[in-house]
Amino acid sequence: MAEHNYCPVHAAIELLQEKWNLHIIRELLKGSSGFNELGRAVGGVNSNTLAQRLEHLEQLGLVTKTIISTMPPRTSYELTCAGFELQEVIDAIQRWGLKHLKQEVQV
Amino acid sequence: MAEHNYCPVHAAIELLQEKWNLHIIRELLKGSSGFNELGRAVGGVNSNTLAQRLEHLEQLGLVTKTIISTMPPRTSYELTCAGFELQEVIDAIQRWGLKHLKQEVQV
DNA sequence: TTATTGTACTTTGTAAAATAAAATACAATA
DNA sequence: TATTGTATTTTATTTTACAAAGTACAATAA
Repeated sequence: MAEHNYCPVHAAIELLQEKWNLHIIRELLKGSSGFNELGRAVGGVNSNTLAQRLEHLEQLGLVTKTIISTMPPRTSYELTCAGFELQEVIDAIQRWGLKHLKQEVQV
Repeated sequence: MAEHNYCPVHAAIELLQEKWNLHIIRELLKGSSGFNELGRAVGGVNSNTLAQRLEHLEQLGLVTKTIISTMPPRTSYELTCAGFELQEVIDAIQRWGLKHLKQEVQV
């Protein structure tokens, strides 16, 4: 079922389980950001990986990239409407995390 | 902030972004399952990976493993209360996916 | 004036993670 | 009696993520 027919829920999970995507989205929900700034906010992402994830999120229509100036380089990444609507997913994760991952059990 | 102080939301994201976890949880929300059965339901997971993820989910208290018989081997995996409460996260993902990933844009 | 810092990436080589395929040791079923 | 199914584990290979350094300049600090 999952592989044969196309399933939007399956596709959404595929997207959200891609490493760093949820962290990136969570940060961008707080406001637009430059590349390095975003990397620092997310914490621990590799430049290569971050660049690739942002490109993917952009082509899926969740993120918009705006080049403010070429030299010195300055870029802005921000969520699209579709991206912003992931706030509800993050909220659900937040509620669950606050309830079930308070201290002790380290992931 | 994310690395220095412990953050339950960050920890929850770490957990949910681990490859296959969301798929596994989504399947187990439909009911308990054996190892191979679960693997087939999830679709495409490797045995090694599935075993490792289940062990991780178990030690985090999201999944319970019950050995029904050693030989022939028969095991049952099911969600704990904490695990079942991820239904809300899956629901949020489902709503978002149905709205924003209808056809066309393949992940 | 000059040195330093910061920006957005890309390149290159390495380490970690996921994968496929096969093996195990038996019972139940055909 | 041969086949199928169970829950994993082993081994070797592929894919993914990583760290470190490099680029080409402007704005800022010394």
